[in-house]
Amino acid sequence: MEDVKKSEKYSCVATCPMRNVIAHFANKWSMLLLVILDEFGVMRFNELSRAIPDISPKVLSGHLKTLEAIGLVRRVLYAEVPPRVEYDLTGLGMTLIPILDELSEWGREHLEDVSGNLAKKVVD
Amino acid sequence: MEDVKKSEKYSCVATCPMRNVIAHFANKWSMLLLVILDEFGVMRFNELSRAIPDISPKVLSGHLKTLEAIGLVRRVLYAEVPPRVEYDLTGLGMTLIPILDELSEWGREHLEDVSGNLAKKVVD
DNA sequence: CTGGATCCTATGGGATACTG
DNA sequence: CAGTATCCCATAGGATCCAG
Repeated sequence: MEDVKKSEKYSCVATCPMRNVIAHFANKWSMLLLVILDEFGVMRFNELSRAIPDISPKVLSGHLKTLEAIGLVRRVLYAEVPPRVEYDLTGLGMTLIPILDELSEWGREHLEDVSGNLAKKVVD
Repeated sequence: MEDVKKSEKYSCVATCPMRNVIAHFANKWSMLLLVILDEFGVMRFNELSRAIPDISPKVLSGHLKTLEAIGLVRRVLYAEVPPRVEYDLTGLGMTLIPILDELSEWGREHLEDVSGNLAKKVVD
C-alpha cells in the first residue's frame, strides 16, 4: 500500500469483484426481491406482485428469471390447472441475506426515507 | 411470522429500508467509487478518472456530488492554481465499507467474472 | 394463475469539446 | 486540473393486453 505509487496500482477494471456485484445488482428490484423472498419464504408469482405492487409483471418475471439463472432463486412449477409456481431462495441465495440485511439496516439508520420511491436521479 | 396471514403482511412499499438503499445505490458507479476511495484513500478527480477509466467525467462528477450530498464522501477544494480538489470517505462513508467488502467478497466467491463489463441486461 | 408480447418513455450513462 | 455544457443513445423499466 505504501511502497507502490498510486498511479501504478490504479485501474480496477479487470478482476474487481465489486464490479461483478454491480453488474448483477445495480438494478431496481433484485435485492428487494431477495429480501422479500427471505422474509416471506415460499411465494407465488402473484404474491410477489402484491408484495411489490409497483413492479410490472414483465419486469418481475424477468428479474426472477435472472435470479434463477444466477442460482439465487429457485422456481418450482406444479403441473396443475390453473398453474402454480412457487419461488424461494436457494442455499446460495440465503448466503446473501445477512449482507443484504446489514445493508438494509445501514440504510434504515443513515439514509433519508424515500417513501418507497425508487426512482432516484443520480446525475444531471 | 406465523400468526399473521401472508397477504396481510404484504406490501413493502412504505418504510422498507432496502428501498432507500436501492434508491441510492442501484446505479453503475456509487458502490465502486466508495470501495475505490476506501482502497486508495484521498484521491483527486483525475486519479479517480484513471482508477475507473470507463467512467466519463460528467458522470463521475455527478456521482461524487450525490455521494457528497448523502454525506458519504468529502470534497475538499484547495484555492490553488491550477485548482486541486481532493475526495475521500467521511466517517459515515467508512461505516458502509465493511458491508461493501462483504458484498464484494461474496461476489468474488459466487458470481461469474464479468471482466469489468458493468452493462448487464436483466430483463428482456 | 403465470407470465409472454407489444409498445412506449424516462433517464442513466457515454463521448467530446470546452472553460476558469 | 477539475470539472461543465452539449448532444446522443441504449435500455431498464412501465402499462396494457393477451394466452396457455
